[in-house]
Amino acid sequence: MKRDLRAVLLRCVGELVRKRGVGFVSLREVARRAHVSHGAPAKHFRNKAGMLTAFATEAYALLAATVASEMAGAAAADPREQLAAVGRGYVRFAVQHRAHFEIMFRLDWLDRDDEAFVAAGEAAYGLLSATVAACEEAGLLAGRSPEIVAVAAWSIVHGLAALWIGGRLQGRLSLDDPNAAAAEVSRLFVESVVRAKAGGRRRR
Amino acid sequence: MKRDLRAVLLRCVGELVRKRGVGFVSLREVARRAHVSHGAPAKHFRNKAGMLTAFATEAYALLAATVASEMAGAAAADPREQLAAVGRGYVRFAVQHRAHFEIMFRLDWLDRDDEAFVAAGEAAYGLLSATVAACEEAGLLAGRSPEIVAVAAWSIVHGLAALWIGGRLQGRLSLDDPNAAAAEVSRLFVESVVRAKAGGRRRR
DNA sequence: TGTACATCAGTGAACGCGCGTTCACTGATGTAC
DNA sequence: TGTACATCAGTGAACGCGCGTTCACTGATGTAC
Repeated sequence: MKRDLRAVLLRCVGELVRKRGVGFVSLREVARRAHVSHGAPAKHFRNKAGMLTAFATEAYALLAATVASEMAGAAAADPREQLAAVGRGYVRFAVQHRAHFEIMFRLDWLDRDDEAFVAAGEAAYGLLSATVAACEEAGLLAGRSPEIVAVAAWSIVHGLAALWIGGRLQGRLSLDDPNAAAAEVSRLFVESVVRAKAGGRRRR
Repeated sequence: MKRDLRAVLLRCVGELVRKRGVGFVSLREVARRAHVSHGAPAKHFRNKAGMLTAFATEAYALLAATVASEMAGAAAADPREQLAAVGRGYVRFAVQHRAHFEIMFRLDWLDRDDEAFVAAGEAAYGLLSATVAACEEAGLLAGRSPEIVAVAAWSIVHGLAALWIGGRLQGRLSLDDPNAAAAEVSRLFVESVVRAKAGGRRRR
């Protein structure tokens, strides 16, 4: 019995996506990379979808952790700073764990009804919606619906991450570092959309 | 000889993606759906990647056409309206031609160096960058780099379209119509980021 | 301490399947004279 | 108008491959007494 084979297999999924691409993930290839027989993964995950769903669930947990750590590093009392931190965290997660990011949105490969998976997704989304709600309570949304602001915020960082990872921004963005781009875009979004209160400080 | 088999095959690719999902596209399945022997597609496209690249090239042309038509319906002299139109057009394309949208960003399946493909991509991006440039010339960017504004604009509509198509906004967005959401988000973006000139009219 | 038994993670052979690609072919259409 | 030839889109058999899943098995570990 291998020690903690389940974790090893999930690690191999990630390596495979990163080094060879999302299309090379198969139960057999993952088993090969873990130096284990090709039947072994079925003992830990019911089947291929189960394995990928476990990976995607891990992804949501990583996303939530990354966002939370970015939020912890920003001024706790300032909802605008918190919202910008959510955006930076989202992109940082995507760049740092691109394999997870690539798998977690391939719903056609996953058991989308898996309980743990759904719960992890809701938990991650909760960080965003709570932050937007805090902005609203602070009267920073200029009357806009928190729902549309949350979707817009999610869209902008998701789009940035997806385009970056898809290699679509190469040559278009002079900033080499996607995290810098994310900080820039998040700041632009927050400063523009989430207006400082009248008379509030204005940066730059 | 079938009449215009090439076009028929590309249409079948789209149907297959829409009705069964992106994972069901194979040369053989496309041929089957076109009622043609499975060797036939190879006569028109070198191989599977060739077929998908042709489809993705068509996608960029459709994107450019949709964006252009949306721009034509907006006030030509107002760069802010033009930019909002680009956003609406982008999402309208994605929703209307979701099969194309889903394939065109799967770079790992495509001949990314294919000349026609690259050219079509550049042409489509040109519409966005020209519009942002017009905003800058009109002094509407408040000193922000046009590059970052273009990337942010692309990100927000790309993210919205991708999340919508991935089914991630179901239950999160009360607007059932993604085009309405796109209009809302584009307006939010343009009104916020691309400031009206001092003394300019303010909507709502 | 020793024996009998249960558990269960991992093995490896076997299955049937759909895939992409190749290739000799057929047969309709167009062209030269 | 008729004949000979070239072209080339589409056919269908064949190939080798990697895949997901199943299943009887083995053998190490833990438990009961």
